[in-house]
Amino acid sequence: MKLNQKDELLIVSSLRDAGVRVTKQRVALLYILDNAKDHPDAIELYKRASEVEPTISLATVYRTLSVLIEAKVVHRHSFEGGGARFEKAKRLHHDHIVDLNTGEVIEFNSEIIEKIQFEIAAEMGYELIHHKLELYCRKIN
Amino acid sequence: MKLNQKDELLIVSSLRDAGVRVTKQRVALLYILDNAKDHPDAIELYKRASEVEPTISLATVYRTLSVLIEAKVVHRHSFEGGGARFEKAKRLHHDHIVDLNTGEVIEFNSEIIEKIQFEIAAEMGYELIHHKLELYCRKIN
DNA sequence: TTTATCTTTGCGAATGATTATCATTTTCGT
DNA sequence: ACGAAAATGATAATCATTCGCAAAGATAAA
Repeated sequence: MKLNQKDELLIVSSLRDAGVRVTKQRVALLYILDNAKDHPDAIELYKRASEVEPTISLATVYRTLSVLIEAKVVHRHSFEGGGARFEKAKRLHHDHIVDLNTGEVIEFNSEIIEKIQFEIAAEMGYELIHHKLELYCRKIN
Repeated sequence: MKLNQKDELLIVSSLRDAGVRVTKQRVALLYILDNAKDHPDAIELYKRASEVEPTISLATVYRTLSVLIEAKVVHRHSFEGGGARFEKAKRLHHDHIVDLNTGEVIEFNSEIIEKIQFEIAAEMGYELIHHKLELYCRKIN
């Protein structure tokens, strides 16, 4: 597998914007994250990134994830019953429904809940920095 | 440290109600959980329970926690930046504010948010089984 | 209460995820 | 292209959690 020049340029400037050095391993990993439609764990990301850039190691996957999380480019999740899973941050915030039967993760967002959260935090004397809302559900029917 | 007979009876019947066998290790651990005002991790629970019942081992702490979580008597949390933390389930559900400076965890609950969550899940074709809402905040002032 | 069965326990080893070490290679401003 | 600083792969180390097993304990029936 190989990524085209247009994708590469986009990823490189994302890294630059995030204020981190550009390496081929980081490009590969961020490319994989950017194109993932699911919420993979570190090993899965390692496998997928290895297809693009075989020189990447698992240690670098973890290190790069930390760097990108620090730069707010990536989010880490700890859904129930498994290890950490990752996704590229998107323009607008969203929360997650976790299907208890399949493990599938679906995104949603609610302006109203976001607003109430701010109010609750303020009432209790806190400034809300970020939050996590996870709905554990089963499909109806 | 030693627990009085009244406390002991209460804990024992909680365990019976939960449908699990009663052992002195389980009594000690549930007693500690019941009296904890914070959200301790497994090691901390092990330390505290050891004061009441020195024969308890860390393996049994983990095993008992699993049993009690299965029985819905205890909840497990994975707040950002640390291992699992535990608390005894209370009558009414609540969510958590995590103080990003101190790590302190404060409880709150919002009827409105709970209601909207149900609606969102339903809209997307899901039945809401349970949920987690974590607000990561900094104190104002 | 004695027995018989099934469960739980402590210990220590095993596992799985993540992080640290370190010598080497790479990035990037000059 | 040069050099300082940062990133990398390989592997060892760490940390939380689980497993395997022989011994001890809990429960229900007699």
